Amino acid sequence: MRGLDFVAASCGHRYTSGMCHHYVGAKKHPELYAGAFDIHSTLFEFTLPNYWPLSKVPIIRPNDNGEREMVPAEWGLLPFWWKPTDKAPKRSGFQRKCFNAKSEEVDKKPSYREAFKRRRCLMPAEEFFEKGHYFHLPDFTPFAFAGLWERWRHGEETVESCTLLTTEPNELVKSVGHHRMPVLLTNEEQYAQWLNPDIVERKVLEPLFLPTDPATMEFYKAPEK
DNA sequence: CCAGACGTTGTT
DNA sequence: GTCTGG
DNA sequence: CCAGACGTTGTT
DNA sequence: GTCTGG
Repeated sequence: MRGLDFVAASCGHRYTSGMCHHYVGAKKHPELYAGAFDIHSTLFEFTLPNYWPLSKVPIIRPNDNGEREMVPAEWGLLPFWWKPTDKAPKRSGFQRKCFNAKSEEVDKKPSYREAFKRRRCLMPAEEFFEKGHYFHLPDFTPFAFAGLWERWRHGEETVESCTLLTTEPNELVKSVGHHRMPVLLTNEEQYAQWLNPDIVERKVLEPLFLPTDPATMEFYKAPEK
């Protein structure tokens, strides 16, 4: 059994669910990420290859020297201003509603607009899941979701979290009956533009949000449980 | 003013 | 205990 | 995966 | 933190 078949067979998902809420990272080949994303310091220790909302996932962001670093973050963005209340005492309740961000409005939403200006990141992946199908690039080449990250502090506790942008589906994703898809970045030029701190206007970054050319993607049906 | 929201996709 | 929404 | 829900009638 | 609906 090939590694990816094992991943697909072992993940226990439900096939009716929607949203961009399940993807596959690398379990045994972080060096692929380092090569594909030009990482200068790799601090992250990989855990499971399957990620769902609230999983710890690797993100790539510029550090203070402008070099890219890979660090862990919780998938589900927690804004810096979030506070617990009697009605919503746990941050996980908020975070599990913030694992996708609409690219069309990401610069306007209170939860995302500050991170959009100054805290963009890459979320490395090899496959993403929609409607019972895994989508990937030829040879499972690593790519990145366009992501945002945030830092939340409360007393002694610090939480770093992230979210991924969504856009219209291309024909391939439409063909399985889904109405949105993640924004995919697939080459160094796109990575560099997305992480460029001098760009803060959504309009300038908008070309990155176009649905990926379906001719450059492949997919397969997840095995029945 | 002040309490309450601040989110997404898909489905009803 | 089991299902499901995120 | 895993946190959170899981129920009804009647009243506000 | 900031905006909006009441």
